[in-house]
Amino acid sequence: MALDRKDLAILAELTTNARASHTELANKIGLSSTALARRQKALEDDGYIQAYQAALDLAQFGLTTTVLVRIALESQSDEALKAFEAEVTKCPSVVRCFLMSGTDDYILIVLARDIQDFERIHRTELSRLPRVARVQSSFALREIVNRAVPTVVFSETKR
Amino acid sequence: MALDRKDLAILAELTTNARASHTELANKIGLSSTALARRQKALEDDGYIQAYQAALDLAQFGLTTTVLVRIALESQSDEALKAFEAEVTKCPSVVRCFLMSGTDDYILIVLARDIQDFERIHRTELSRLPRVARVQSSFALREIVNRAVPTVVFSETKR
DNA sequence: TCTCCTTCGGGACTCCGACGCGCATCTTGA
DNA sequence: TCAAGATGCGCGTCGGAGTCCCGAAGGAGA
Repeated sequence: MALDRKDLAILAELTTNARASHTELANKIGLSSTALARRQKALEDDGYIQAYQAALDLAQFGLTTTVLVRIALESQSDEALKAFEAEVTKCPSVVRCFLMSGTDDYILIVLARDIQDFERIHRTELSRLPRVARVQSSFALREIVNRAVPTVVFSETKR
Repeated sequence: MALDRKDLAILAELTTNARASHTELANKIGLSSTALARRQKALEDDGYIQAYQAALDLAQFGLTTTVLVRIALESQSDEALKAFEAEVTKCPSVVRCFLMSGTDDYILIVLARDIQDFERIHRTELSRLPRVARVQSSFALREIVNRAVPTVVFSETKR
């Protein structure tokens, strides 16, 4: 299935206003509400839209500190990876975890209230992860870009 | 303002179903639709809920490759930082960018279709960034955790 | 202990708009 | 040129959202 620019406009708008009504969206895009409803349903059915979710302001919860954590394991055996991954999924402060190529095995993104809080997380969550050989943390001083969707998705000029 | 566990339940649910109606949510939480509407509006007004947004399945758009890019600048002068940041914001394939402590100045998360596509991005987007001294890329082989909100937010037991 | 007051929840009601359907029309692509 | 698919309009139904009011619970003060 190919998306034309109206589909992309719908996606772009829903990325901002997930609760927009059909009529509201239709006016912005330049379609009737009927046509828009059909397109939106198709986008959902075809899996382009995974879910509609509320974006929370994490700063309101005091989570203002982002930490990048590099982790190397003692062993790269399948069993070690599985054990590590099963546990890291349970860490409540971890929001992203990637298995990486290169020297570092895993990279985690951790959210903390402040540096002291990260010390607690390091102690209670990270240091308890199995098979870890080395943990190296870097603090984010500022966030310059934070997008859920790269803008390149909306700029593909088809039709 | 303090949130009780019903507020957290509302937030947790809206994080999954941003389009749930008041009655639908009220039934899940165990509230009347009136009480729920009041709470939800308060959460929006107080800024806990920033927006409602559609989550796109980026794999459907062919963006299956995540790359972590470390960038060091030639100089850490205020002018160099500003110039770099102004340009990196325009890069359409960059979804995250952090100013970091430590040896690396910036860390970027870039989404690409595949490795060949990343080569193109490297050439057309990254290498054109100003004042860059060194670029180092690591590929994510697999994504183990990807959460918009750390689970710790919903587990704070108050009231 | 009693009472007042504030706060929160719940029920009933109304109104408005969203949603979905059918059909005629138009556009697009083969 | 023709056919298939997409569009737009009109319509009716349904459900959501918002308002008002009342009652219950909890806290403060005398």
